Order: sequence, then structure tokens, then C-alpha cells
Amino acid sequence: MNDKLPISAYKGADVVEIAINLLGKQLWTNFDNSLTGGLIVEVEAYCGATDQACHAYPDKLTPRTKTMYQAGGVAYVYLVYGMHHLFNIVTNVEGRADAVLIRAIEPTHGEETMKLRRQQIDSNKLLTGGPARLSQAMGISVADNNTDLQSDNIWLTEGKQFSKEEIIRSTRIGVEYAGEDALLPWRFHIKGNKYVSK
DNA sequence: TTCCCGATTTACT
DNA sequence: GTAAATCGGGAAA
Repeated sequence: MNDKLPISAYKGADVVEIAINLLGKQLWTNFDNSLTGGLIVEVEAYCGATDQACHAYPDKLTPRTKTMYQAGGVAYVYLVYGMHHLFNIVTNVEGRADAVLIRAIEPTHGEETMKLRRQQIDSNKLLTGGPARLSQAMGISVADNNTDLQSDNIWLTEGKQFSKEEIIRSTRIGVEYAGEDALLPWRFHIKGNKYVSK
């Protein structure tokens, strides 16, 4: 259970299926000799070829989307609103711009480090519920864009097996600009988990 | 080069 | 509930 997820776990052609399979997996980072880890409890799928919500739509290679065209198994990290770093996992084969946005984790290791990174002295701030929050807690930034998930900085392992009944499917958050594709039910989260974003 | 706006979070009225 | 923060990507000029 401590072995890194193999490349094959990221190379499938169906990004939605991979997104579902990533629920319950354990995400780890090790920066500056500080290990942090948590279970993935909320994800969203994005598909560059067909999905208007995806940065790479309509299958458009740019300096930014280049990362998503890599073969599955690397990190796609980008900046939104000039301040928030969002962590995605690139999927599919080279040349297909698909990715899974990690929206929330349940912390399991290194919570003190996470609190320091989040400046969570007074506890009004959520620790890891929300895509920018978990990136900050795990120490992930745009500097980690294109990082291989077999590396010793960011990687995944098996984690906890959730039952089908615990997995809730819904529309994605913050993609109203995507027209009819905003209605795609490509968000998945663990029912009742307190770390799932609002 | 200008311009618009975003896969969000937080503080404040 | 609403608005501010803050800056780079991408399209248009």
C-alpha cells in the first residue's frame, strides 16, 4: 500500500472514470523535508477536446495547456484569480488534454505543517476543503507544474476504499462560463465528508 | 500592447 | 449576503 500508483492508473482514455477511481487515493507531498498527506475526497474531470470548461478547449495547444497534453501521470498546476494555485492530475495518452482537478482532501499526515502553510492560527480558515486550500496546505504551487507523479515531491498511493453508495455525482463548481457543458455531471465527492468544499 | 476575466478564498456590510 | 484581492493567459487590436 505504500507503493506509488503506477503510470497505468493515469493513462486511461476516460477521464471521468479516472476521476472516480482517484477518490479515496492517498495524495502525498514532500517539500523542504516535510511530509504531508491526505485522502482525496472531491474531484472534477476536464476534457480538452470536447469540454468548454477546460482550458484546452477546443483541443487548443498553448504555453499553458501544453502540460495537459503530456502523457497521464504528471501534475498540471495553474494560477487563477492572480493568487490561487489549483492542482490537477493529467490523464490519458500524450496528445490528449484531459485532467482531474483535486478539489478536497482529508488530511492524514503532517497536519501541523499544513496549518503553518495555511496560516491557520485562528481556525476560521478551512484547512484542505477547496482546490486552492489543499494546494496551499500541501505546499503545491505553479512551480510544480509538469511534475511527474512518480517523483518524490508529489505522488499518490492506494488509500481508503469507499463504497459506491458513498460517492455522490454532481455538476462542477465555478464553470458557469462553459455554456451547456457547465451541466455535465463530472464532479464527484464522498458523501458527508467534512472536508468537501461548499 | 491593450483589454477582459477567471476550474477561488476571505473579509466585510 | 456582497465585494475585494491580484495577475497572467489568450484574444483582439
